[in-house]
Amino acid sequence: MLEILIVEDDPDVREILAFNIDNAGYATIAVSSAEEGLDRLSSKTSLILLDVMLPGMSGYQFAQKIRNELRNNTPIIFLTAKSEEKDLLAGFNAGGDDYISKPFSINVLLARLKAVLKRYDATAPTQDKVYQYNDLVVDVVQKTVLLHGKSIELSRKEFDILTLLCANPGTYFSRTTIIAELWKDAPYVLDRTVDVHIARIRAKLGDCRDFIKNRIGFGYYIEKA
Amino acid sequence: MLEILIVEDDPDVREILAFNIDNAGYATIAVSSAEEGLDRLSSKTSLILLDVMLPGMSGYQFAQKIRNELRNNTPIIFLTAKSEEKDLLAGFNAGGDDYISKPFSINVLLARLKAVLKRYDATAPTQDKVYQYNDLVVDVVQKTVLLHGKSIELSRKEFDILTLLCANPGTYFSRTTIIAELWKDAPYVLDRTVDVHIARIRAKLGDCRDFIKNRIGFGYYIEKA
DNA sequence: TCATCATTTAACCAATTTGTAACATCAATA
DNA sequence: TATTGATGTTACAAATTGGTTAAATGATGA
Repeated sequence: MLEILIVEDDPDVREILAFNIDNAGYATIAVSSAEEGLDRLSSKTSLILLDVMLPGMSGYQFAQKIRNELRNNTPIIFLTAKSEEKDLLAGFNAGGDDYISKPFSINVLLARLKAVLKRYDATAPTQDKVYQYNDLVVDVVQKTVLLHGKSIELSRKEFDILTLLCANPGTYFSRTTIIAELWKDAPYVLDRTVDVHIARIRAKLGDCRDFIKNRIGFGYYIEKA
Repeated sequence: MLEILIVEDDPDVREILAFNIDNAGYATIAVSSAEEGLDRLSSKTSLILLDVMLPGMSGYQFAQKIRNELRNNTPIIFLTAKSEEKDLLAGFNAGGDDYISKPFSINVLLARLKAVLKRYDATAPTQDKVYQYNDLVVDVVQKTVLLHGKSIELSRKEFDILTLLCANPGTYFSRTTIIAELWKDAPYVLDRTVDVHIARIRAKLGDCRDFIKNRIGFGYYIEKA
């Protein structure tokens, strides 16, 4: 059964959504904040219904986070109260996303939901979000790294680098490429900075340090499954 | 050569962009309005640099139009003056798009441009570039060479030379040409350096050493399929 | 503010790759 | 076949790359 994650702070709206979507034959997880949404996001999530106006982390920030950091491609339907945002959002349908302005009828929402799921299913090859190597498990969605069943703590940059490599197994990443992808605001740091981060990740990976490989002259990479 | 379409109404900014991007080795088409941009958009356009604040049709509307109506997937880098819009835009990177806030340094822009083009190229319908000769397989994308099913390790230069020859079977490559193509940063090495690399590649190719042929006075080449 | 952690730079070493030179071989042809 | 220039091979030197550690810088939160 397809699982829909609902992120909406208004309890009334949230309940109506959950009830109706549930009724339509989907599994639902309804949360009230983006932070909670990140927690409940999993590889089973088929679609996210996302309110753009949320306390704390906004819906946009949430979307940014899962697209950029988690490299998660789960389609999103934005719920927006402002009709002016229509233009803005509509420009980005490419990724399979959609928007819908409040107030909306449940039937319209369900129709839209069905359409997005269909489109997504047809196009996107579901990419794995969990990577394994020996007794190492990298869960890009949950943002956890388990070594021999025990969680290990990576810093932000460390996690970003590991995620980038994991999301593209078998692809070589030169230091320059890694910097261009991950240091968007400051792409002028020295190449060697990457090495140091890699070294620290490897140290934390312990006996699984070979998870991150390097081919001299080509770059860092992770073996294809 | 990759063609970049620049849509920016400020003539100063437009000229600076065009000049620098041109200098960086791209072909540029610079226009001052979205309408004009639509006119100049072609199948040759590799990337669009798009100001979001435009007179007439806004950058967003432009993006919407080419995504939805024209079903055009050319990656877009949005130029935005408002840093608040950063979050908003960043949520939609899925399609290969990116954003950059003014003011920005040209170097940052160029780095980002390069990254987007690369990412886009990587996601594009990967027609595997694989060359075969007897029991030898050269995979230009994965950067691997299989001899009798077993992987052999080529160094970077070795692989680059082999790829150059593979990509143009039947064409003779003089030492000078090979150096001009592959030693972009240091095109002053001796001709004979190429010979040594060829010798080393051949040694690794074992009984398939004849894959790389030489016609005396013409250069190295690989037989046409 | 200080203390702490993350990030970046710098410096050193080892391993590998790359470039050069010298010598050996081959192919064309006088 | 002898000569000559182009190509193939080998050994060594130079340059580059990658791994590591320590110190400097920057960010964050009590």
